[in-house]
Amino acid sequence: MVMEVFRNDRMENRKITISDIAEALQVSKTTVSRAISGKGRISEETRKKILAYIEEKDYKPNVIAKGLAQQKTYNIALVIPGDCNLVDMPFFQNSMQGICEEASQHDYDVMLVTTSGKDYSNLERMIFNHKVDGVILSRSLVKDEVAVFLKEQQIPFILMGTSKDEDILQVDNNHKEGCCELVTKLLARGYRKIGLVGGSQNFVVNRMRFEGYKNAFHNAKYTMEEAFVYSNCETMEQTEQAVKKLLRHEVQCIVCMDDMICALVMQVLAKEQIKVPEQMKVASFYDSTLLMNHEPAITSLLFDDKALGALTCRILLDYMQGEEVKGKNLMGYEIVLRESTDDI
Amino acid sequence: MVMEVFRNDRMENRKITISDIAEALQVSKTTVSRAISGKGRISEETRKKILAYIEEKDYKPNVIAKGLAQQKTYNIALVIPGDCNLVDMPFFQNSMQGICEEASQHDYDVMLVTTSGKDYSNLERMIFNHKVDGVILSRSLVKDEVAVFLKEQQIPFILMGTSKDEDILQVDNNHKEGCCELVTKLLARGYRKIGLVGGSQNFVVNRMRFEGYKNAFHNAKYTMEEAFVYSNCETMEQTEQAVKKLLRHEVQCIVCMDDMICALVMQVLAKEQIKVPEQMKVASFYDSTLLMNHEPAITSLLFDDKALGALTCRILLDYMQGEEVKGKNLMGYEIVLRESTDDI
DNA sequence: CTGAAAGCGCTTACAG
DNA sequence: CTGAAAGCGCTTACAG
Repeated sequence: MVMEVFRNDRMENRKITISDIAEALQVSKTTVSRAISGKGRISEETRKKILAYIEEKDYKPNVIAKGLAQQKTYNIALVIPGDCNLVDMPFFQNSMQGICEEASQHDYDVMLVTTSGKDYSNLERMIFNHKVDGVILSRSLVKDEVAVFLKEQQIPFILMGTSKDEDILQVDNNHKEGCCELVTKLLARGYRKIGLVGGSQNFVVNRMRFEGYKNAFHNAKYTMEEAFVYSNCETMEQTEQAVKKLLRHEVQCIVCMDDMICALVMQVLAKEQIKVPEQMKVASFYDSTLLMNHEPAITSLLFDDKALGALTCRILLDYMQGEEVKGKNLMGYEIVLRESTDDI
Repeated sequence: MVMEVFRNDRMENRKITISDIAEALQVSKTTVSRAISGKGRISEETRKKILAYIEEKDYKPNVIAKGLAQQKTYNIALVIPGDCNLVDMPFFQNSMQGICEEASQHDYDVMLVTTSGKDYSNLERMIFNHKVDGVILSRSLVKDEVAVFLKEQQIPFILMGTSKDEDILQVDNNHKEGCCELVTKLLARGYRKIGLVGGSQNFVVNRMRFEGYKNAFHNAKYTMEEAFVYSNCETMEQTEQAVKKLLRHEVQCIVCMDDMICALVMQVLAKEQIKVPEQMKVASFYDSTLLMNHEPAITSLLFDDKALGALTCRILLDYMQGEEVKGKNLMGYEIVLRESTDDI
C-alpha cells in the first residue's frame, strides 16, 4: 500500500503589482495609486484607463503593503474565551458571523484569539506583533485584566457585553429591559408566584437578567419574593434542588436565565411528573437553538446576535476612524410567547 | 442626562523599530536583523549586545513588515460555515482553540472567515487581498466549489474533516473505526438488534459513522438489518417516527449518530415511558457537552477536537514550509461506557 | 493633473 | 563577521 504523501511545490504564481500596471500604461505608480484610492487629483481619462486595465487583469491591491505604508493592518482581533460553555455557543457563532461580515464590508478582517482562563498571552502576542488595529472583547471575558492591558496599550477596543466600567466602549443586548418586559407580561397574566432559576451572578449578563426580573415586580408594585430566586445553578443537582424548592413553594411559573438551565429545569419537571404548561408555566430569558426542538415550545426572549456582532464591529471601526461614538449601546429584543406559558 | 460619547485621540504612541536599535547601538540594520532571526553570521558579542538591548526596550518586530519582505503574511484562514448547527458547535469551539494555539506557537495567526450557504465571497476577498498563506476548511464545508477555488488559486489548504477527493490534504477524527468498535462492543454484549438513528448522509461524517456501524456487523459476521437504520432524522418528528418504528421492531439498543439526535431520542423514549437502560440501551457516536448533564449518562465516543485542530494546523504549516506530509490523517478516540448501556 | 522620491519596517543577496 | 543597498508593494508630501 502506497502512503499518499503531499509536498507543496510553490510554483511562483507571481501576482501583478502596481508597478506592473504603471509600466504597462506608461504612467507613474503614484497615478495608479490615486486611481485606485480615489484620493488626490487625477484626470477622468487616465483614471478610467487605469481602472479598465485593473478590471481586465483582475488586479487586487496587496492590503498588507497598503497597510504598512499607512501604518494600519486592516485587522481587528476577536477575543473568545476558550472555556465558555454550551449556552454561549449559539451566541458566539451568530455574533461571529455578524462581525465578520461587517468587517469584510469595510475591508477589514477578523483575527481569532482564544484565551484560556486568565491567560491572554495570545492576545498579547498579536498586539505586540502589530497585527491588529483594534480588539473586540466578547462577553464573559469581562475580566478586568484584559481591559486594563488593552488600555495600557492604547489600542482601541470594544466590549460585546456589559461592564460597569464606564470607560469601556460597550454594546450589548438589552437583557435587563427584555427580561423585565417578559416578566411583566407574566405578571399581567395573573401569575404572582414566579420563580427564577439562573446561573452565577459573577456573569454580568446574569446580573442584568436578575435586575430585569426585579424591575418587573417593582414596576408592577408587587413585592418580589427572595425565596423564589435561585441564582447559583450550574449543575444538574443544584438545578434539581432549586426546582424542588420552587415546587414546594407552589410557584406558578419558572423563569430560566438561559436555555441550558431551562433544559435542565424541563428534565427535572418531567421527572417529577409535572406537566408544562398545564401544571407549570416555563419561560427562558434566552432563545437559542438549544431549545428549538423542545416539546412543548418554550416562551423566551429573542435577540439578534448577528446584528449585535455587526453593530459592535461597526462602532469599533467608527471609533478607530476617530469618529464620535456612544459609549454604551443597547440592542432590542423580541418576546416570543409559546406553548410553555399558555393558559389552559 | 449626558450622553456618554467616546472619541479616539490616537496619541502617536510610536513603536521602536529596527532602525532605532541600529542607531542606538551603532550597528547596521542588517546586523540587528541577523541577531533577531539567527540567520547569517554574527559575532556572539554583538548578538548578545543587541538581544540585551531588545530585551531591555521590550522591542517586538513588526511581523507585517517582516512578512512583506519575505512575501508571507504569517496568517492562515479558518473557514467556518455560518449555517452550521448546534451539534457542531462544541466541535468548532474546541478545534478552534487547538488551531489558534498551534498557530500561535509558530508565530502564525488565524483569520476567521464565515461562509453563508454557497457564498464564500469573504474567503475570496481575503485571498485576493493577499492576507493569508494558507487555509483550513472545516468539516461540513466539503462543498467542492471552495476546494476547487482554492486549488485554482494554488494556495495551500487542508480540510479538517473527510473528503473522497484524494487530492485534498485532510485530517479527521477516525469516526469509522470508532463507531465500528463501539458497535462491536455492543454486539459482544449480546445485543443483536441495534437500531441506528442518524442525520443526513449528505454529510460525509455521517457516512463514515454509518460505515463503522456496517463494518461492526460485517466483522462479527452478523447480518445488518436495513430496517433498523434511519438516517434522515433532522427534526423531532422524523426522530419520533424512527424511534417508534424501532420500538415496534423490538430493538434492544439504539445508537445515535450525534448528541443532538441522541437528546431527541431520549425525549421520545421518555415520552413513551421507556426506561434507559432497563428497557432500552442507548449510545451516541459523539460525546459533547450537550449530553453532559443527562440522566442517565450516555455511552459514547470521545474525540479530542482540540488536538484535532492543533494537528490540522501543524500539518498545514508543515506543508506550507514545503515539508512532506501525509495526505490523509486520522486521530484516535476513546469509548466511554456509561450508565445508558449498563446491563441490569 | 502628474511624477520622482522618500518612506512604512523589515529581509537578503552581494561585497568586503 | 559586518554593512550599504535594493527590494517587498504600497502611500503621500512635495514639486512642477
